[in-house]
Amino acid sequence: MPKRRILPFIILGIVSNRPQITGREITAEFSTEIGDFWKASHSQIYPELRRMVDDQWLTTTTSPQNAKEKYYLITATGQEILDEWLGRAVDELPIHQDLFSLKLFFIKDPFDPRIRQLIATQTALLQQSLTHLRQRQRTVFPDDQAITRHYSHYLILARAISRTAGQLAWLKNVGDNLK
Amino acid sequence: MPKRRILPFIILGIVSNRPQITGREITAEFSTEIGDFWKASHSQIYPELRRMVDDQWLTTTTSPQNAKEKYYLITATGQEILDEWLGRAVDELPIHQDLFSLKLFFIKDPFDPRIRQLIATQTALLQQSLTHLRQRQRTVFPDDQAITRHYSHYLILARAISRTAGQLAWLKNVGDNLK
DNA sequence: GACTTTTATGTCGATAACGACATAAAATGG
DNA sequence: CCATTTTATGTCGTTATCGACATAAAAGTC
Repeated sequence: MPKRRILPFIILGIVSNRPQITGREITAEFSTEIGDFWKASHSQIYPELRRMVDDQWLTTTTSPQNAKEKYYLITATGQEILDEWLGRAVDELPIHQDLFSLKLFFIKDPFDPRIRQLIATQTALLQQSLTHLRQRQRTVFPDDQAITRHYSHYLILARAISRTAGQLAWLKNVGDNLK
Repeated sequence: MPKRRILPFIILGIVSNRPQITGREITAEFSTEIGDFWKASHSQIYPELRRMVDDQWLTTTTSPQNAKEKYYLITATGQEILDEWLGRAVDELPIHQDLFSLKLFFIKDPFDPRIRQLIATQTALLQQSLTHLRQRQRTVFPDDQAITRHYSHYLILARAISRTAGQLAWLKNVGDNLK
């Protein structure tokens, strides 16, 4: 059996929270909200949507204004499946496919200049990511009311920020020690 | 084009550091040292080893004691390719395929009991992982000399510990707030 | 020394992933 | 209003992944 299927459940979650969403908008979610936790391209999403309609997890209607746009809605069956999935315990930690650590691991000489280069690049990437995350936090949660209304979303965004900031601080510490 | 190929480079790194390693031992590395940063099963590794021998990245010899065991060595070509790969900049952060965050994200009600259940499970997993990592740190780096000899390895292990501890602290904080 | 279990390697089938390519409707622009 | 560009959806080919199955040598057992 191949890897466990996750994508259809994520799509269920997206459609459940935003009825009448289009395929294009679902794809866009993976570049913004969901993007920090999962990636998917439109060439995965469109065939998946088709399968999910076939399986009666979703229904679809065509836009009256735009003949090629399709709106998706979750069915009762789909909602059941989503609820069951959300309630199922997560039984393993995510595997970090971390090229940075991997390359560091293979460079045995502590004075190899490539170490400092790797750290510099990684620091830049993390800094960029942190800026982006903080920007989003300001945009999505401008006040306490917004936090209360989407508390879970707030939690995971705060967690991502905390994690990224932690890694940055740690990298800085290492970089300073190498000087 | 499908996803970028990483596995052969990891294998190059492993064989480079441990000449005369067997396929079984390479597989074992993914359950211990490398396991925190990459996963691969033997059914990926053996065909890959074959390809790499065909491509002259590795050479292989058969054990005199055990007819079915094969020893692998990196070739000059393989070493060049490995060095080039190690020097190449990592241009993107790892995507965290994080089911925990994903499920949280889809549960909008802050009082949904599944939130606390998710947090409890995640805490247990992280705690288990942290214990394991600290155990490894004690085993692999019993003294400063060991740290100096494999400084990079020490770095990434320390980083994993720091990250895991950070996430745990953060989860505990959230859990306390929900009470 | 025949039998069973374990070890090390190898193979296969189903499907996930993803970039490249394709298409037709809608929007744009002169 | 015709030509061009953009948008939204869809398709395809190649490769990655991984559990299940297979096999033959080695080790263990009585």
